[in-house]
Amino acid sequence: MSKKAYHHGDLRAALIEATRQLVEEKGPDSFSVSEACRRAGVSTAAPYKHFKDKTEMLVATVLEGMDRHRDKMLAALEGVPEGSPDRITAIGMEYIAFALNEPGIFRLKFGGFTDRIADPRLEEGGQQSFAILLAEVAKCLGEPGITDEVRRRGFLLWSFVHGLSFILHDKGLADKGGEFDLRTLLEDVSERMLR
Amino acid sequence: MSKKAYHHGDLRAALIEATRQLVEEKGPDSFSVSEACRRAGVSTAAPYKHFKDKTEMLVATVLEGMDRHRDKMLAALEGVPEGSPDRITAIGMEYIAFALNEPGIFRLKFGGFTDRIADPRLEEGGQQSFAILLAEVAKCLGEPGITDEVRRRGFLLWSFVHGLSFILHDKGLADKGGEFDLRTLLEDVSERMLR
DNA sequence: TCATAAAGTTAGCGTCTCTAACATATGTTA
DNA sequence: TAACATATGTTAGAGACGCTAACTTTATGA
Repeated sequence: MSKKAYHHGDLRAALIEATRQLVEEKGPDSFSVSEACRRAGVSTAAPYKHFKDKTEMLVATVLEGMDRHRDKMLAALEGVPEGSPDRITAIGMEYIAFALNEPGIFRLKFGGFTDRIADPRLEEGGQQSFAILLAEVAKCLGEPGITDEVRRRGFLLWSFVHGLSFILHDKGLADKGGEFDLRTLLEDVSERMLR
Repeated sequence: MSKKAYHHGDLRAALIEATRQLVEEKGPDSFSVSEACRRAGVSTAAPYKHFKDKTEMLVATVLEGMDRHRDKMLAALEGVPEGSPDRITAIGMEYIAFALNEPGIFRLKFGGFTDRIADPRLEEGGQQSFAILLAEVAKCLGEPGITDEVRRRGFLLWSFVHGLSFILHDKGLADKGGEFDLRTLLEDVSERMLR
């Protein structure tokens, strides 16, 4: 790494990181490519050697976040006994933790920004996370595999945790949610849904 | 109304309607004030006599949508017997119907666009809708009023329906949800949550 | 009636996305 | 190693957008 190289080294990764930071700081809607360039120390035309357009830059950033998200959910399962409903709760807690810790990325992914993109990699990532949940639901229900009933229950659980994540973002509603203990809520719902 | 009046008549309402249409057509993120002006047939400076800035224009449009939303939820309750859990289902169905019929407005409200606005009218509108649900939950549970337990159950139900609405937006996931009958899902969840 | 306020207009600044044309580094191959 | 091709940067600029300032036209009411 020379002190002032013409070439950056790994501008693509640097831009993704700058994008991630800015999306958290300013919010997904007021993110600008120019500002990411300033932060990465390159001209405003540089990104277009790595990304087709602004949207593709955001998608790449979301994908990177989803990878981290999935890894964390898997890590949260370690040490929790197989077949225990606690594993469902652990996944839910991690899901919500990500939504609260990285609200910008979360909204970028699910808030409708990348709606009309239909990037297959985005959907694939979501399916992978959903599959982790379904596997646990199957074990808890004692089902042999991913049956219709497993998908149904998983879908219900996911809807709940997903909605809860969104609601907890909103300040005024976070107050409402703040009345309750998160883990207790999740355990309650898991128990009701898996019964 | 003269054929070519210098003054519009009710530009504010016309801009809100144009905004509503464009948000549905192009999505909340690619909405532009300029285009709304073109559609309303005025210059691009005209809106600033009625709205402080672009955000206030979007907030006004969201507020108008929330009013319609609340009216529809109340209308959905008519004819359904008091104290019946069907009333909970009816509210949920209407909530989801609005989310699916007006996805642009729904995402504008809940997707994080108006996040840092903290307009008290926005929060008030949300509270009013939530209160409708809570009243029904109280009756179903046979509770005397809005007790802690009522708020807790209502919060769970709302989280679920809210998350379901978001998930049903996503094409790839709508397929997943499409496996199931919506009303049956809602009845199932209501029953589990109110038990 | 006529001053004033309300509600339009045009002109223009600064910012943003993205493209075109050019410059510089890297790597492959004769 | 020389030379060419490719990858990755740059500057310049077009066109859209948000918003403001200054001006014009209509409506209001003392």
